[in-house]
Amino acid sequence: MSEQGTVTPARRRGLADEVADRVREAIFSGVYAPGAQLREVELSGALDVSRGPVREALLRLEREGLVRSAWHRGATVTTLTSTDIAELDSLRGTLEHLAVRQVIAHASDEDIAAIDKAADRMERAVDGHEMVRCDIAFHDAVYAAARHRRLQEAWQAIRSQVHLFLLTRIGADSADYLDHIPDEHRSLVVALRARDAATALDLFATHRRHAFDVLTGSDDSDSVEEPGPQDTPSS
Amino acid sequence: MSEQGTVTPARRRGLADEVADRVREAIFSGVYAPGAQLREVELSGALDVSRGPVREALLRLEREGLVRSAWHRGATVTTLTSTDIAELDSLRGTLEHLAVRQVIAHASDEDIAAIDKAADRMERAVDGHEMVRCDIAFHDAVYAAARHRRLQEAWQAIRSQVHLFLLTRIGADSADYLDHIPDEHRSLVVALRARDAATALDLFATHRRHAFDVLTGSDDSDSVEEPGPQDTPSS
DNA sequence: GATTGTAGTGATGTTAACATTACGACATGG
DNA sequence: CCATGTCGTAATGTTAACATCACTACAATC
Repeated sequence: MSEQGTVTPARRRGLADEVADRVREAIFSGVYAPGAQLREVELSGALDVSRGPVREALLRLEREGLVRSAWHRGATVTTLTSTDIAELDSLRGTLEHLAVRQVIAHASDEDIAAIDKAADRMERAVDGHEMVRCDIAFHDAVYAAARHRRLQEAWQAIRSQVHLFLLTRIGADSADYLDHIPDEHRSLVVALRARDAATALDLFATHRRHAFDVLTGSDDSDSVEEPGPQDTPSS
Repeated sequence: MSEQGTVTPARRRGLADEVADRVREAIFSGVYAPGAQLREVELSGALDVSRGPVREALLRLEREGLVRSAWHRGATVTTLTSTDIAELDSLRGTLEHLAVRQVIAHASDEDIAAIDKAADRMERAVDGHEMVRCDIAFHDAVYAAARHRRLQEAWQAIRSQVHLFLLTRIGADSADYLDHIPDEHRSLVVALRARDAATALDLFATHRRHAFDVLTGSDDSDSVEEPGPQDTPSS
């Protein structure tokens, strides 16, 4: 975030980006529940813009997997089934595997410091929603440190869905989440800083497994070896 | 392609999809070289549609990584640098790794038969461009057999770029490409059908390495062990 | 003479009106 | 009473005109 010496390219964003951000935040805030319809006229009226930018924003949210749309049937907020969550888990596992290797191989010390800062912010989180935001921000930092544009884009394609997934998690057990998660990320940073690939990969895997288990019901958070999330029950 | 018993949902596509297909094909045909500008008015005039669908199509192509666009600066055809190719190789390696495991675990016999058919079509390819199309189609079939929506989407996000990459390859050595590649895919199908994970993963890795080596210059196509493409020289 | 200010131009961004489509309600016929 | 056909409505798809922006060339100033 706060780089020193280098100036940000100072890009100017269009209305579509703004609209996409607002709608995304509205979804995460619960204004639009999963399965709800996102009508173009309604959004354009509420945000006081024309339907063009709204259309473009919806297309962008579709790219993020936050929204599904069909021909002449409009856009609806994505509803995550159990197979969806399994897909997210396995794909995220594969992407993170590459990301961690990249970080250990090529990341600068500043990059890892940025990850550390993201982990710091988690401890100041009071609210469940805020904790989720910090969690996502942490992984954002990891992918940023990987210095791999396409990998980062692949992460952004599921990022919002993971956000949605974590949001349902805090409904299940917010107390446990708020307590244990910060420490978990701390150890991730330690492994990353030590450039210990094996340990880091292992920790990231168990980290994902914790989140995954809460929603699937199996509550034995220990007794985890190294099977990874590499499998998806087919439809 | 030709499923029996099940009927296709009979979707109706919009103009934007049509435009995206045309422009994509035009890029692959060399009408628009890498780095060329894609002007909205020019395209809308040539295809006899308004700028709306063109805009939407360009957004779609940007999602596929075939096009890059900046604010008020329009869209240009992506130019692949060496680091881009390295990124594509590593990300594709990771995705294919998951795909192969998924196929071996969950694919039906019909799915593998479809992959087999795709491999068949390669032997009838006479032209370099056609061979590339078959090559891509083969991998499409593999990802389809994986039965993993988000994995398939992640592949589609780099699919066109890989296509572009393979296109530059046939410029380097079309003869060798046309001869050896079909056999290579044959053995991939055999390993998949036998559900032999280790062999399949190995073969897919060397398959990627062949394509990668031709463009990077190192011409020792043998002496390949199992280092995988798991690394990217950072920028 | 190099730098800075300033229009011109050609593109993209945005808007509002028009066309087309899908879905549901209702009526009609078997 | 169920099935089929028709119509209305409310949304999306498409279009063309308008507004804004970035780049270039040129001129004025120091």
